[in-house]
Amino acid sequence: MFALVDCNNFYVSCERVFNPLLINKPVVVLSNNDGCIIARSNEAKALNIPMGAPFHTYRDFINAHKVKVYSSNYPLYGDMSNRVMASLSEFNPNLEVYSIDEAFLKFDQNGNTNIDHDILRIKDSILKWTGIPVSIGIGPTKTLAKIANTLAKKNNYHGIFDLSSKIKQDEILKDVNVENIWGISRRWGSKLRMIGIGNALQLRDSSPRRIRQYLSVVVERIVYELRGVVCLDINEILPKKNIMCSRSFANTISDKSILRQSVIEYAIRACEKMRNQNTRAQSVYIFLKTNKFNKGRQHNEGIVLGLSTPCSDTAQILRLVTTAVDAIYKSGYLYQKAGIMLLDLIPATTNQGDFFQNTNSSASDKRMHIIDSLNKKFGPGTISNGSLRSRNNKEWSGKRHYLSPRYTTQWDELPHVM
DNA sequence: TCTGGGGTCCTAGGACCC
DNA sequence: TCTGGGGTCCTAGGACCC
Repeated sequence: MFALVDCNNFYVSCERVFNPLLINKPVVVLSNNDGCIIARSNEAKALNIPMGAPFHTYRDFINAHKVKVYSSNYPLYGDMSNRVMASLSEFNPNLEVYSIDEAFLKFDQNGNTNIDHDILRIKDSILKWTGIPVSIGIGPTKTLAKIANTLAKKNNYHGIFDLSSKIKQDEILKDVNVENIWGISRRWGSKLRMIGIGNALQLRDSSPRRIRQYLSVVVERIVYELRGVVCLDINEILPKKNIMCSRSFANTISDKSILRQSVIEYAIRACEKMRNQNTRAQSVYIFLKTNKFNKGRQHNEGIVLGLSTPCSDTAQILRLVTTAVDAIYKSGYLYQKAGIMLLDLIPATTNQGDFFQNTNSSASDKRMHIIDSLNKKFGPGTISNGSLRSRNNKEWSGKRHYLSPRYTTQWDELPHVM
């Protein structure tokens, strides 16, 4: 059996843990740069505020209904997520962290284990230990557990729904629209409707082979999963193959050196993430974009630069940033976003040498390790690269007008050091 | 005025190998 | 008229997810 544990309105719940006055009030959380509405409390959902709506189109409505607004606070949400996941793993180490607010658990059934009893205990403990309410769906496959989870969220089920019985599946699946099945979005949903498949029961009972020919092997697997045949197992957590860091700016930027500074900052962050999962990049992609919503002249360009040997050294990556920005920047454009992607990451332990030069990376590894540990211990940015200037007056950092404190990861109050 | 930021997997086609 | 039969690797593009 699989269980999908999903934190309810996760970002809103994180804010509520540290500000109980928000409980029972309509609350929304915005994306980076205060752009879109990406999390809503049940009260906000009841006001029909849609997911992903641009904030500015709802500002008046939100004021009129006294909806509380928060900028996204990823240090807080990330830390709370770690707490939830660590708590879950105490109950069942066989877990897959699927996203910041979701995890699959796999239960081996040996005779008389009572999953429902365990699940109730998990749900209550997570709330008690972390303050985060969760909903849990149970099913014989991940796809069915996902469907069970959406039912668990409905009021009359109190946060737990068990879809393991065949009878229940028959009864429930006919009321699940195809495009609400995990892995089927609007495009495939409308294609399925064109051949008379509108709900999960109809998809389950269709011919897997026909579905494969009509759409793809991905959807064929969903057919089997709906039948209770496991095609998608728990994935062990593998290192990311690509790591991206990019942001929209608060205001457009046309100055090359400021653009370069923004990419340098993103590159430093991306390199930290890369080393944190113990990998090295083989190439990098750097891009600049103008605002696609504006009528003005557009320039979107990116460049891939290869590294002669796999690299996890920030300084070396930063040299590529300068080269890349020089290559793709065009004066006279109002850039709105920039970013970097570290590509083809491989484990740091596989040490591919360069035939033509000495590539002993141990000195660099030691240096990076010391920098990372200092930043971990004393707070982000304690040690940074000299090429990153004006850390305090960042013309590019996005808007965050409604930011809550970093309740769980604040560094300012640490005992004096150095 | 304002419109997020990450990821994964699959397929088809081309280039290459013997 | 006929012009082999296997393979692998890489990339771009298109889907999907949260």
